[in-house]
Amino acid sequence: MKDRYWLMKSEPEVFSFDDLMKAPKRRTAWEGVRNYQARNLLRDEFEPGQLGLFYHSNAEPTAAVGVLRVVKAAYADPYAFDPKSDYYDAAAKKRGENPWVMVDVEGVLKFPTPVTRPMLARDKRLKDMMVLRRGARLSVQPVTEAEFRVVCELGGLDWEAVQSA
DNA sequence: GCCAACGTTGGC
DNA sequence: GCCAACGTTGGC
Repeated sequence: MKDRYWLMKSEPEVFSFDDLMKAPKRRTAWEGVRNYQARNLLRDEFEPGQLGLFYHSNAEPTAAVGVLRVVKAAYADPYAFDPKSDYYDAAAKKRGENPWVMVDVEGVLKFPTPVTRPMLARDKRLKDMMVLRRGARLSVQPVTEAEFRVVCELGGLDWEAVQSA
């Protein structure tokens, strides 16, 4: 497995970290990514075993709230072809080709302290973090190992605990 | 609720 | 292929 770390955004009104922890086996499919850059990351870079930050966007507070793990590599996102879904892609269906993929993730640990956006922004070690850049709308983002460790620390989880979870 | 940033669409 | 218009994201 390639050692990579991710940040995955979700609006808690739609799907929160607690929802993930309550799901059967703490697992869910990460459906609905409809951006090609994010799609490429899911399809080409995501591997089972990799860890990520679960980030609440459009939220009060906006924060990294827990750690997740990729448990299944990318496969076709069936919601793209489902007219009843919010993530329906009529044009793709018409073409008969589904460009969209999803991965499965599982909840690992919730941060004892949610790492709010101001906390992230205040920490010098995170100054290059993509999510902090203006207009960084990508819903699936790469995070460096150093950044990932810092966020875990700020959230009150030590590295050992995350590693062994 | 506002609006800046970004991605996509579509007219030419 | 350019680029203006539009829709969406998401912080504030």
